[in-house]
Amino acid sequence: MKKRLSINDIASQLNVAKSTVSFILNGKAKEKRISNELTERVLKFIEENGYQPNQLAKSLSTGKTKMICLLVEKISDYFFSHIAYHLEALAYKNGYKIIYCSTENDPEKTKELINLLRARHVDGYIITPPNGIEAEIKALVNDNLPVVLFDRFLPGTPTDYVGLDNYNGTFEAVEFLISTAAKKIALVTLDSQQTQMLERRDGYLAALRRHHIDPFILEIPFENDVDTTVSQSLDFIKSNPDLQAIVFATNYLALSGIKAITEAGLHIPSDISVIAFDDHDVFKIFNPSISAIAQPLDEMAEQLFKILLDKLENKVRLKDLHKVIIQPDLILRKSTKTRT
Amino acid sequence: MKKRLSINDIASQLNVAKSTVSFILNGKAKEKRISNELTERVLKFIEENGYQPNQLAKSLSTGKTKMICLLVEKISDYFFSHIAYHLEALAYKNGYKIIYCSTENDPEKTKELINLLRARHVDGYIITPPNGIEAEIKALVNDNLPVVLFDRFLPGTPTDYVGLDNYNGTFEAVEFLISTAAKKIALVTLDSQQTQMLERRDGYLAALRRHHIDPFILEIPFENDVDTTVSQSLDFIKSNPDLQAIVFATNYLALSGIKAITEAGLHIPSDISVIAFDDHDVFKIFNPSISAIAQPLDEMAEQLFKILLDKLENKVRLKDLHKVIIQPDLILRKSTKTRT
DNA sequence: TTATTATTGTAAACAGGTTTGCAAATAAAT
DNA sequence: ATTTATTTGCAAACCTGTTTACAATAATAA
Repeated sequence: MKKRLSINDIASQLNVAKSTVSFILNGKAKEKRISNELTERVLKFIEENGYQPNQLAKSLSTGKTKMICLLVEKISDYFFSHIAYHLEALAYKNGYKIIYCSTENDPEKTKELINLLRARHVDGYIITPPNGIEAEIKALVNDNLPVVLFDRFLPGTPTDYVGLDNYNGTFEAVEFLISTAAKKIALVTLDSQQTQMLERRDGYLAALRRHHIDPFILEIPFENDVDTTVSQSLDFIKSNPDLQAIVFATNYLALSGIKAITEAGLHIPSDISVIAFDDHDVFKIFNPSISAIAQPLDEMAEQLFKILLDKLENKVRLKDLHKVIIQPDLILRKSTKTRT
Repeated sequence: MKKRLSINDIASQLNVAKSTVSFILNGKAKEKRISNELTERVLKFIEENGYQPNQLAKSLSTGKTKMICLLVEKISDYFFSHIAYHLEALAYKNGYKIIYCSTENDPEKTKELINLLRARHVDGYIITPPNGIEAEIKALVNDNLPVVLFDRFLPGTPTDYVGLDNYNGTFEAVEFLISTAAKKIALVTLDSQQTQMLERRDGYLAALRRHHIDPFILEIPFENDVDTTVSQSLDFIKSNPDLQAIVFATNYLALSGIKAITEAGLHIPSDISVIAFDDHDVFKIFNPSISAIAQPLDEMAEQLFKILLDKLENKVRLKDLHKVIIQPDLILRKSTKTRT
């Protein structure tokens, strides 16, 4: 209950100016030509009495909070929570703390969150942007605040960006399926206009086009609950009984889709092959195990953090934009099988 | 790039004292008997010029940061990321932001994190404590900082607490299995001394004892990777060929265990029944779907937040400790079946 | 007219750090 | 002995709010 020691307390107890204490604490004793003797005395006192500077005061005067925010669609999603995990490890090593917020993909909520975070003077922003917040992102960039978008970007709004080569992900997955002699290959995706979803669709279409195969696309509404998604997937499967393979554009679509496939009485992979975009722990466990287009989560987090940190520490000019496109890993498991 | 408006700017531009502006902004105009005319003038100016108070300065002077920290074992875990999601929704509604940190169950790291968070003056703490940080928790409580533990507690360290009735969870699961005529029922758990794990074990043991049935327990080392867990589970299953049911003490143990069961060539539920502690999205999707002892995530988050908020807003005395024990839901799916 | 009371708003201290510019004391140079 | 240079450290301003204690003016009462 006793108050924490402040720099003023130290100064007055040692009969020294607080500026002197501040210099010593920040390793500027030499530079400011404080005698070794005094430096020792102050350090010893601090050691004995356990001083920890008040970060708030520090932040107020330096303008740096050593906090970054992580604004994702939904923190409980597999992908985002794992990115969050890796980011935090990096932040920890570098003295940063992370505030997370879920945008729910709602531009209005996201705008408000950005404003609240600005009021708190977070040092940097890592964001999976919903469409419709272009102006706010531009404002951040304009005010020289480091912003890295990831997973998807905002066309026409240049920023730092880390993302997967989504196009290549579905392209190669489909190429693989075709190589297993599949001819009728569907894509189950979201009715989303976000870039990552469009890229995944484009990769799928391009691979089919290359082989003169017709596409079959099911678009699931973004707001669906699981049961609705399952039943829509089931309808789709039933009305396309000759489907030989399905590529799912997200891992949760795959989970619902697999349930639908099972309910349709079909067997994976003998009746139908399955590849999911975005790996998931349980894909290994499933019987049969599920092939996936994996996003290297740790690499993404590392790139994200590096880009941000370089700007936070002025190793790089704010105006220089960095875009990192990461190649996916096509992980083939038992849900895809050469058909004869 | 232009600096944000500060209360000083407003005051000088309107030729008014900053204290006056502060009173008006905080709705104390009446109380401080500022004339309606001046109040209007200031509010109009702010409306037009878009002022947002600097939270850092506010925090420094009020001592309140409107930040709470969420210290969990690992933010990417299904259980924790979902709790995080629900907590954030509540925090958002109440003007709080959440900093998350993963303890990795390492007491030393946790101690350091607590110190860092104290330096940042977070208003409240929500923690899943590793054993070994009793002193730090006591120090927090002693310094009148609101702390709510959850998922597990520290015996001998009284605090607010929200947890599941773990004992009852496994007890009822085992009772159910016995009612399906299972006689040889194993528990696969972690080699952990944390309270939630001990309670789950105790519930299992008590139910068996009540029916004079012998226990079979497999303890998986906490640090195991997935493959090792699968292979240890497989060994266990093979060396107990007459097992009729397994209760898994966590959902990840269940996932590995199910893989092991499959690899052993056994069929769920005809050969062996399965119940997992802690539900998981994919349990519905699995074929067969997996029965689970579900923790009501939203209810836990709500209780956690309520207890914390009541203290943050002084609706309740800091010294009065609140313990909430939530009843689990035994969700029976296809992985458990009456045997004949 | 003088004293009292309302009315309205302000100055200054405070929270706890950082940083700039200068002062005092001592040593060296002339 | 006086000037100059060097060493060492401090006072004060600043960051941006909140809050306490009081001041100035106008209105009312005696």
